[in-house]
Amino acid sequence: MGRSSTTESEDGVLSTDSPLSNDGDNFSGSSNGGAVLKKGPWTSAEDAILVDYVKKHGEGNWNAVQKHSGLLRCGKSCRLRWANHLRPNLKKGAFTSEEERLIIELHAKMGNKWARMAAHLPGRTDNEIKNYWNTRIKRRQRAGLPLYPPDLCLHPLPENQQQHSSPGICAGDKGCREILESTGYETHDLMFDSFNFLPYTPQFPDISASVSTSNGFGSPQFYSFVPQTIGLPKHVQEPDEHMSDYGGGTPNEAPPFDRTQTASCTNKMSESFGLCFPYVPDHTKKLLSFGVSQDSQFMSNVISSASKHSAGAQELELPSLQYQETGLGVWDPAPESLVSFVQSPLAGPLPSHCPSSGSSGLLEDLLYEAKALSKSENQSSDWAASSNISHGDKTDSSALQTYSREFKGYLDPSSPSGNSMGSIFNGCTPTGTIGSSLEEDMPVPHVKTEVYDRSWLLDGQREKILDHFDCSRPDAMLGSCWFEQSAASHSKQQGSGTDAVAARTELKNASTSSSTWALGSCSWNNMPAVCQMPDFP
DNA sequence: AAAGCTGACAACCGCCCAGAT
DNA sequence: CATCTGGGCGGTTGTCAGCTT
Repeated sequence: MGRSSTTESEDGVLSTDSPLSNDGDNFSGSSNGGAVLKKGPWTSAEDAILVDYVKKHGEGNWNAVQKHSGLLRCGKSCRLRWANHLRPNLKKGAFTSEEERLIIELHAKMGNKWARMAAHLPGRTDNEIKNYWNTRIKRRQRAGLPLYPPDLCLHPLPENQQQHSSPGICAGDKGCREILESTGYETHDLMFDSFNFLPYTPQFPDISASVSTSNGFGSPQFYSFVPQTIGLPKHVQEPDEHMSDYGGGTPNEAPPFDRTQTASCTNKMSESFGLCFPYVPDHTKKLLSFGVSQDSQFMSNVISSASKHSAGAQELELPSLQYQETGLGVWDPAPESLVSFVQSPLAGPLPSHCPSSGSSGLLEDLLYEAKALSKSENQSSDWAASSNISHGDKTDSSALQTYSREFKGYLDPSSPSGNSMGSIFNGCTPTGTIGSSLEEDMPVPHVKTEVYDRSWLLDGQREKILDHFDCSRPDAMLGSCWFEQSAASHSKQQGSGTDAVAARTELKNASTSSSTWALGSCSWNNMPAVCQMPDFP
């Protein structure tokens, strides 16, 4: 952008220094009815021919271009050339700041739907946006910045992109806003808010699948958790299809997923999150070292449950502050506290505070993240208060209640979804063989899930669930650890907080304001090996 | 100052999918 | 149902500019 391409001498369209005589350079293409179709850069002469053709015949029927104009280009090449370079009203040059922000917002909502994003950016092409985005990803990855700005506001999209009518929490009512503010869960709510109107469904099921079958939750790729859309095959991106399939389909049949694709998707997704980690291509090894055999009940539960229901999928979402909405409408490239939080798991070597035999990098990362969260909460003035949720005058209680109902459904073992969720939970209980490495055992996405789920809960529901929190369970320890991060870490630091029960009590008391509540609640459900962690740093 | 290196950008190709016929 | 066509997207490649040596 902002750079004139010399790859195509005709970039300026119809410059006179690129005669058709250049055509001979690129006749490496396929033949079409005896004529060899040219590939490679377009010349200005070719452009002129194409422009002339379109003027006469209009767009479409691109395969006829060659016949009618003698242009030795395939129809698709003509279409792309026209769409990306020759059609009028194309906006050339660098993206404006407004466009950049819009792209970020759109990507947060749509994922890699470049064409649809382009529809929101007049004069811009999908390819241009894609290139911009990919460049941005690389740049941000290098800079160690989160992919999405913390102040990103996921406004509901107009038109048919709102597949669900539920308004976003951005426009929520005051009551829920207060709850959310009190719980500090703005970002997660934002995530779900976006999900609610997203034209696609975050690919939780397949993420789960891919995680379970290819990378392992603890593989470095997952340190950054996963974004919702990147690189996933279309068949797993379509929300309706899968929501219905998983929710109303044959309950015992895990939907198919393309493991080869999801494997690559996993990496892409990880990469796309703007967090740096080494690429570990050996997915299979990760998978098999998950801690249980690949065909174990646990694994099948994880896979099938996560694949069947968005609830499972939600587990895979990022407990992200990257969706923070400040309401200022400005993407601060480096809000220090936020950046530190988002990147904390990756920012550097993580001290191993957890003596659990099964504990390794990922757990520590998670703990570190929770710790960082606690820190960040102190450092940042008040994300919740400045968040998307709170900056609006009102929060949509109906939407929140919907979430809550849905979540209750997931928790209800008698409900289909509850059963699914239960299977996930059960599958993650410490009954399974604990793997040798938590990095590989830890279903990170599960943590995410409940972060979001938690955000759905109203106070009463939260308490109810909290009451189910069995501190006698070894994994409850972890939960309390999570709690502790924001609610009782201080006591720990003061040398009085090693007692898990005490910590839990303290955490429970503080849970209404603890932003790590969800982490705690999810922990006992989803962190089998983690549960063995006797103490918390 | 020149050569080499690296990042950013532009553009194309191939695969895949959905809709139309 | 098969084929065709247009379209979407990921991946790759080529080029340039800036920086380093």
